[in-house]
Amino acid sequence: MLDLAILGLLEQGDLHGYELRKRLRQQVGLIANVSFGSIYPALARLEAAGAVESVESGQAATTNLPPVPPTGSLSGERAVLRSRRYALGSRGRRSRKAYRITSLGHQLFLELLSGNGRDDARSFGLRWAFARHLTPAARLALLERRRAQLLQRLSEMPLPGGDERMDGYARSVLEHAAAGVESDIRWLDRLIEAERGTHRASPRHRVTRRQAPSTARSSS
Amino acid sequence: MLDLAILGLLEQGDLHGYELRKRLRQQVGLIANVSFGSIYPALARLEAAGAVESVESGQAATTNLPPVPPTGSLSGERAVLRSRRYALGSRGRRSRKAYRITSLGHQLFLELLSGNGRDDARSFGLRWAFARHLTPAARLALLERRRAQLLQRLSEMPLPGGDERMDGYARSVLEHAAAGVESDIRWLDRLIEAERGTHRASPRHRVTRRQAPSTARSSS
DNA sequence: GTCATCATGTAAGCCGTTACATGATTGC
DNA sequence: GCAATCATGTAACGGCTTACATGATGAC
Repeated sequence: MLDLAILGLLEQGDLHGYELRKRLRQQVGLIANVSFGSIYPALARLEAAGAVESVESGQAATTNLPPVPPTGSLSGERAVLRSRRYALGSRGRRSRKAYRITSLGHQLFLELLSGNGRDDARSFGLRWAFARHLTPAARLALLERRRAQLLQRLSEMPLPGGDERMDGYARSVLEHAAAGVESDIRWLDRLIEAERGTHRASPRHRVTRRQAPSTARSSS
Repeated sequence: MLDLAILGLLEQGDLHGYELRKRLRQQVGLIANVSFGSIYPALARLEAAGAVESVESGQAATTNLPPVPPTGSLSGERAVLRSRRYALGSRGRRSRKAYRITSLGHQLFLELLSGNGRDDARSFGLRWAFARHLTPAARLALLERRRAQLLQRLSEMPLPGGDERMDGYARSVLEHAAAGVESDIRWLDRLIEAERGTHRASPRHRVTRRQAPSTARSSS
């Protein structure tokens, strides 16, 4: 899941770990608060797998610099070298390794995006956030897969009235949970409709409309 | 979190692991699908900690049975012993260890219920499902603590319009997530109102009235 | 000169999962 | 006799967190 998010962000430009985390909270609400303890190992793993490669951050113009002339002052020379190291991009501040996605990484990204990973709310949300990278057909498939799962889940949820041992508190939790799932399904329905709308511009002999009206189970 | 759920269910009667799992899915929707690989170790841990003790399931009337008379048929005797073992509760079927909550366990339960554990949606939902074990004041505190957290979270969520790099897909995820949090807050508000309502009915020096109303929320 | 921010990383632990191993009971 | 259900457990792994270690830069 983190991998998907990282690759997705790297799709829009090279980033180093620290910045990556900021983007994660600014752009991908679902994943906010991932810790560095997750990000850096993830980047290392992705690099080892060949999905990303580390690049010199900044503009990387380490080349063509005159050698430091010996001045007799050791500390002076050290200062020059140091300022140089920071001034040009080669490695700003403290190392600061930026990563670039490779074509293999792009491939992996697309797999994670439409493949069969976990599917909880976060995974779906994350995928949908990057949905622009999918074909219209894949987008619809994603939405409908998710919808089917939620419908399934809803049908498996215990009914608030089903068990005598439950009191009002336990029931209210179940009701609210069910209401949440129903709300998610309605959201998906709106997204599906919207997708079909932009799709229909190029019609399809308007077939496959496989599914039902809206809510299937009108609460209790 | 699992510990809380287990102790909560054991509060209403002794159970063995297998049955515990069924109850978990029937009564506690949030925790549905916990695997045995979690439940049994959890029970063992709780037993080691003295929070639960294993009891003979069934009515445990192993006593006062006449010794098996020697019939000369070994297999016959074995059959008698076996049927005995199954017939009376001592250990039905295959071992089947039932667990009973201890007073120490009860104490632990109350701590987990109002103490500072994790607080995500599941933890809160679980706690609220067992809210009848709390005093009215503790219930209100729980609700208000949760409300404050959600409000905080809402304020920290990225605005869908905040970042130029986001497209419609990313935005729709953020919007839906925010709407979900808002919906949760409204739910809490209704619960708070309901709690205050029943509170006010019995003024407040006749205190300890720990018991629940019935539904605490009239569906949506 | 010290504090906030930027920046990278490691180690330990939590809380769960899946997969595996075992075996009895009931019903067809 | 065979499958489904009841029942208990272990082992390995997954994915994330917290806490720790380290260090540079800029601002006050």
